[in-house]
Amino acid sequence: MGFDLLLERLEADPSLGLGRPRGFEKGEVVFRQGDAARDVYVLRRGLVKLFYVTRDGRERIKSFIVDGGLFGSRRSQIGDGSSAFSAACLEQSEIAVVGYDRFRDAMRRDARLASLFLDLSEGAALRKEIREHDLLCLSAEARYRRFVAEQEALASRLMQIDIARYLGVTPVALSRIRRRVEAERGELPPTSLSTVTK
Amino acid sequence: MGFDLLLERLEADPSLGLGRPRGFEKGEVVFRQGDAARDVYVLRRGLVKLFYVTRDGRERIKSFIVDGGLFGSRRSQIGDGSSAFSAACLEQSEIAVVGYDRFRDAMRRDARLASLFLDLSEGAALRKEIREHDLLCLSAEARYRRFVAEQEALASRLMQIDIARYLGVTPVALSRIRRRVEAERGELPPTSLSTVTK
DNA sequence: GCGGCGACTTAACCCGGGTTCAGCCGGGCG
DNA sequence: CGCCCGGCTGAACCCGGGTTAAGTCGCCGC
Repeated sequence: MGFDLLLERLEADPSLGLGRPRGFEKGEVVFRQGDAARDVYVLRRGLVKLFYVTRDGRERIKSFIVDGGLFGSRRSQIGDGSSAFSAACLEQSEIAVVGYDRFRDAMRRDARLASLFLDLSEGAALRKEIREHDLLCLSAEARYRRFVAEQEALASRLMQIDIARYLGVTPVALSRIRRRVEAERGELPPTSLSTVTK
Repeated sequence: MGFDLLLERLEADPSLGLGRPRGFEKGEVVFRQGDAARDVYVLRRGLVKLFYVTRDGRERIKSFIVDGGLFGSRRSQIGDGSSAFSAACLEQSEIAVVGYDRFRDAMRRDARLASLFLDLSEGAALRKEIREHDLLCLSAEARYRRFVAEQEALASRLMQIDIARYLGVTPVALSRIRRRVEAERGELPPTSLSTVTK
């Protein structure tokens, strides 16, 4: 997808001052729920989570951003209100930061960049739509199955507790779900093609 | 918000052929899950629901569109795939339809229209974000309280079964939730300002 | 090596919501 | 008027996930 192209454009523009990503330690917070986070963040390397902390102190993960991803708080950027969620690094990461105003200026000057950004926004909107659908229509177990099936690489980089927070259940519940899923895998005559199983 | 303006622009453009909204009966389906729904729908009057039917036959409501709203399947429009959800009228309604291609052309010709549309999309994205947050962080009861508190007018136009489908619970569960909520209202010394209560 | 810590698991118990079925009510129609 | 039908409510029972608490394991630092 067009993300590399967008990155290229961003780097090519000297006024953005992109290119000197800041290093973040594992666990370090990028911005905090309630902050005015009017920046665009480019994750050059690493893994970050965007998450809410509920009134009663629970953590719920909105989404994960993997190497090469773009993130920021849309609400903060456009309404210049405060962000509804926090961002924190799950692995040691490198993140380049661009002020939103400069970013907008760059888009105004460079129609190609603007169009790339719009495509990316479309993509994000579609993913959000899918997420909403899953939360509304699927059980926790079904969400787990789907998550590991479709995001295998990501799932293996995560701690279970964060997968649980993403699915919207407690780690204890996730442990139970996994047992159920594994058990089923076990008692099934291994994929019906017993010998050939990759 | 800028919706009236957008409507005005749409109507002013003769090439769109807007203005002759089609009437829909209560219960009538506008487009169906799985259809290629590459149109933009303008709800002049009435009430429609956008909803999924899950594999096991349950109905889950994604969102309601009220008089003056705009809707369509983004996924169908851009990827020209099939819509993931259906749209049906909850009241007798009048809906004007514009082909997406014509709509895009109009946006290209009219920068103001494009900008209005983007604002609307932003608004929709923010609402979707809130919805995702609620589904992820709130219990069914909390979602119900919030829904009636913030969308009183809408809630009163809906049947309970559709509110239930929107919240993601069965009508039976919603009935119980309502009982709990009402009960609480009852035993509270009426809003602490007993006599003045509106 | 040992103690401590954090992630994960297991088990017991509780509770909210699902399921099923019965009853109630109001509106439409013969 | 009487019937039916669909929406809502109530009650009884079940099940999935939350809660709490104990136990295992691997890792790290002393």
